[in-house]
Amino acid sequence: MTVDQKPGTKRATIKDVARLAGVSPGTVSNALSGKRRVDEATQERITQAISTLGYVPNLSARGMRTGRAGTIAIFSSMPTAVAAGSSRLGFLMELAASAAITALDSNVALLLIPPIADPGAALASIAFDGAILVEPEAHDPYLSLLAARGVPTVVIGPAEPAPLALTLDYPRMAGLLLDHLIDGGARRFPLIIGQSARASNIEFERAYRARCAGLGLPAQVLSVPEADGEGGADRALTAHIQTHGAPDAVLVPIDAMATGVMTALRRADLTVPGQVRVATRYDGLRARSETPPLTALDLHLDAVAEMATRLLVDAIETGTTQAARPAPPPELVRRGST
Amino acid sequence: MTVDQKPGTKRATIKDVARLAGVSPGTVSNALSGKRRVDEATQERITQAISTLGYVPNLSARGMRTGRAGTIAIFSSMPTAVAAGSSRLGFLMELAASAAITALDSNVALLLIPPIADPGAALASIAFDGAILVEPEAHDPYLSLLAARGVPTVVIGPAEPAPLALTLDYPRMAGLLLDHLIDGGARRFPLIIGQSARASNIEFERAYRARCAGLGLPAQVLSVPEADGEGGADRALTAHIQTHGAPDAVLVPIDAMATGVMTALRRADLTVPGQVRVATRYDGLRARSETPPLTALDLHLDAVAEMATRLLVDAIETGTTQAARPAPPPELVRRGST
DNA sequence: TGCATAAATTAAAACGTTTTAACAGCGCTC
DNA sequence: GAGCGCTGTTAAAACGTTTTAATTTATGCA
Repeated sequence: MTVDQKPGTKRATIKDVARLAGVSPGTVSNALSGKRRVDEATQERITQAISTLGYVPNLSARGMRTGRAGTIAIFSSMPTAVAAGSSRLGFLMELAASAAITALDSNVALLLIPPIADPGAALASIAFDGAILVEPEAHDPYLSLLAARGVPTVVIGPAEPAPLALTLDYPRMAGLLLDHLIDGGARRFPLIIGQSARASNIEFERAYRARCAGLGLPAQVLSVPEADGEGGADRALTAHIQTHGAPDAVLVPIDAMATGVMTALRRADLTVPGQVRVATRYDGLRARSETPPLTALDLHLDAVAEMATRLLVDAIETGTTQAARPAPPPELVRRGST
Repeated sequence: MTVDQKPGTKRATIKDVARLAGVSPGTVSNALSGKRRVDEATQERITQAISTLGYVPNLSARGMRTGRAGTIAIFSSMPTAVAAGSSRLGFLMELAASAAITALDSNVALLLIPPIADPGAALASIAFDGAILVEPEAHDPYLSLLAARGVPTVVIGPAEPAPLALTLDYPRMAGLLLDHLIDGGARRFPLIIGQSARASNIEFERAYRARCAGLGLPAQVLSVPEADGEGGADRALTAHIQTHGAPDAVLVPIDAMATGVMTALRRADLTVPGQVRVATRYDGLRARSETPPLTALDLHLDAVAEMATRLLVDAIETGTTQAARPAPPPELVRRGST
């Protein structure tokens, strides 16, 4: 019978269990971990003792011996502005939910680390055996912090900056959305993108320019500081409309910026999808709760997170230091906005 | 200069730092924690040594000494079925995002624990100093597991079963939705609810019955096993319509079940909100991406999670064992479904 | 019966911190 | 010049495990 912890009482230790079972602490440890055989009868007395004492192993002590914290951490380096309001961290959270389930499957717990002002300071007081880093920038501060700390890190995003990666196919993402807009008749459509050196920004711009050049269309790239988020995109598009006139579509990969785009279009009295068609990348809360809902991509984030987590756990256990796997291919989700 | 961890090399310990700085380990510890004064010059040499060695404290060791893991955990006991698909754990994740930010503010990291098959086994290998438990049932297995473990636990939900709680005002939630439906003319509207002994189920049913009795309306309560989720609600409402005819509204607090309700109504060729009006409780992805979007409640989950987290951190630090705070009052969010 | 081998157990060391109690040095006061 | 209090530092103990090497007990075989 496991019993409630009395407030004043000290927790039972492995020694208490050993004493009660008439056995040495080492044997209790073995019984617990199953690392070495222990006699049937002894095993029985030990489990008995454990439950009468309500013994819970001290995991810090175990961790100190084994060198494992038993946790992995998931990080996003995206500024909070991009993820504020109701969709708060949607992209990260969707990954996190799936990663947490997968991790628990391997007896590892997931630490959720939202973007913070001073990553260095916070990291110093958090224990974890490995990290998942979501869409880092080219010279991402987290990446070097994690390297300095010496924990294996799986990047979800571009293959390039990290030895362990679950690679997202940015050209394909961009291709799907470009095809869809152009097939639907778009000829004058700006790309609104974040200003940081994130692969998603860079690759979308590259794909967009290549496609425009190929078709002889004008390439109109509005790059907005990510920290300005929704409002930044709103202002950028409003200014664009004033100088270039109304576009026939807008490609705006970052969902927070898509919200800003919709605001700008409403203000300019342009109807969606009648006069302007709009497409974004992440099919999250924002895309779906716009009116009309926005065409976006199904990135299969649950599968992505599961794969990344398995990759990481494997790297931690086996000491693998190099590995990259491709994410499942994205698919277009057609909605009212196109 | 912090330096990358060389793969083969052992991590530097506090002793290495001490030796390099010409000082004892105890002094390094004091310099690090600021618990005792250390001389200006010594301090300087120590920080110097730390950065040349790239020293990162071993947090398991620290934890063993201090008895703190430096983490708190957030749990939901809701079966996964209720939270499957795209809205995967939406309610929990919204709380988690805000809790993670608040926790990090106090130098504590948040462990995300999704519902799992064998909580007991998983819990045994996870270290945390306190827990947040979301809407437990009356005799929730997690609650007893956590009590047995002896960690302070803040319940988000009813005040009753736990000494530490952030209390949600279920009668008020139910009242807002009932008022809204009835004011809009609803007279024959079933309540579709989960079958478990969760406060949200019990209190909604109580409020609904009281209101119906007060107005002389028929009380029609369809209780569906939570694990059946979407499909369960669909079948329940379909059966109800066959025996009782079409309702003029449906109150369905659990969002997954609301999706099932919409499916059932579409199959029965009943228009929303024309013939039937629909309201749910949690204003998440499901509510918003229905067509039409569903009227729901703004529960101010970010504030709720922040308050719960502060309460918990405080309880851990001060040893408080009893405290309850009321959540901010919910507000109605009118949408197309009513 | 004796001996080698296997199986189960144990005692003790080790993991890397923090904390306690003791100590040295120094300037003050009486 | 003895005693006192303060400041900064240290040596050593303690935290609760796991693991290593040694030891005991049981088993099989000649």
